Amino acid sequence: MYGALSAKPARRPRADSVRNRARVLEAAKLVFAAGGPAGSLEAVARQAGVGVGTLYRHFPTRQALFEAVYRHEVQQLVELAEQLGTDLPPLEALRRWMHANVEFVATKKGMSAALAVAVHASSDLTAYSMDRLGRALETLLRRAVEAGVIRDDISTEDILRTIVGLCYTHDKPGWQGNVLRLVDVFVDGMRRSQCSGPI
Amino acid sequence: MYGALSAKPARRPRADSVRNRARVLEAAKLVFAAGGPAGSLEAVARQAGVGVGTLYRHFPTRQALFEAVYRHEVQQLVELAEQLGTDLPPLEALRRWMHANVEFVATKKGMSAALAVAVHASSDLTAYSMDRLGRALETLLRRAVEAGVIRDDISTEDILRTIVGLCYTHDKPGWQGNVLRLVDVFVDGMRRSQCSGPI
DNA sequence: GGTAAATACGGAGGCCCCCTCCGCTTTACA
DNA sequence: TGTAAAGCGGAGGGGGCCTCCGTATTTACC
Repeated sequence: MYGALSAKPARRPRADSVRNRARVLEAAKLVFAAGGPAGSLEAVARQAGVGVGTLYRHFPTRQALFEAVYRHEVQQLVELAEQLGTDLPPLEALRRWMHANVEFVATKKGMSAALAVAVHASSDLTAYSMDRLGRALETLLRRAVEAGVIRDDISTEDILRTIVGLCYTHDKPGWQGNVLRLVDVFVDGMRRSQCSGPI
Repeated sequence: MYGALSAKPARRPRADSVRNRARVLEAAKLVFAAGGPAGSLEAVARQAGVGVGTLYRHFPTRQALFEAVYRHEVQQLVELAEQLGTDLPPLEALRRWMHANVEFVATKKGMSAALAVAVHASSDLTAYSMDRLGRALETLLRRAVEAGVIRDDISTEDILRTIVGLCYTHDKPGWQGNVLRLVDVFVDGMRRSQCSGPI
């Protein structure tokens, strides 16, 4: 991602360093998901099978680790969008991706508080994720519009905000099924050929 | 607030207990404002001049302390509304109270994350504060409407949500002045007789 | 393959915080 | 003033935070 245009002939990053960084990231995801944003960093290091020193070298602060996990998660959603886009018909791909977003929040309930803190403390993280997710969604959306299966006056931002809004206002038990249903309603509403089924 | 209808002739709460509880609450406000939601509870006890045991007896968990602080803050806004209502002309009272709400958030930036966590974790806290603040605002608002200085199609919830919304989307440096300006714009918009005088 | 220099690793250690427990003090009431 | 209930304080064991530095690994070059 970087280094190619550096002036110095920098030596390649060490293999163990790369490996450990990935391990810590994976472990952090688990620990924060289970224990919320206050989860122990020593537990992250143990889970990753590295020393605490290694953890702190890669991520000097808790906040830095939050941000890295967040970016990693966003990246996974982007890749999922690409895959769904090539594997499924347009409308179904869109619907599945929106469901995945909800589940993304659901499976990380503890994580979400941590991410909320991370996002709140760094506003360019919001911009970053809106941009990445927006581009990924753009492709799915355009394909569906061009196929003529959904209306053309919905923007990617409309959709992202809808998902966020639906998740945000639901924190009661069983909310996930409810939100998925609402997403389906929303997707139905976007369809062109309205058989006007009951909502 | 309670105890009057208890069956047993319970003995009056001890004076030192009442005093210490208040001290801890005040100290917690300072510490959380300075250090955010992760502020040290031992620091709270030190600041309050009590032992940690006392703190934990009054507030068994960090969450309990958050909630108590939050309720206390809400109460202060309610009392401010009552006072402004009797001291100032209707429109000015309303405007001042809205400004106070913004400053309430501003002076407690660290605190706000703590409160966000508290509110997120306990949804009846949201209901409680909406109810209390709504009633307080109701009086101010009705007085202004009856005096004929503002339009009558704005609800208390409209106003509370506007304030929250304006604060929520502003976290850049210098946001406070900006939001206060927007509040003034909003209040101007509510005025009936637009003499567009300076504020 | 061998070597030197750069780079990264691990975990001990000092510090602070969490929370419980219990002997001591203060208070309310008679 | 007596006394029992209620509350107080802080020591102490457990654990997390983060830094520091001797050691191990890896790369680049011969």
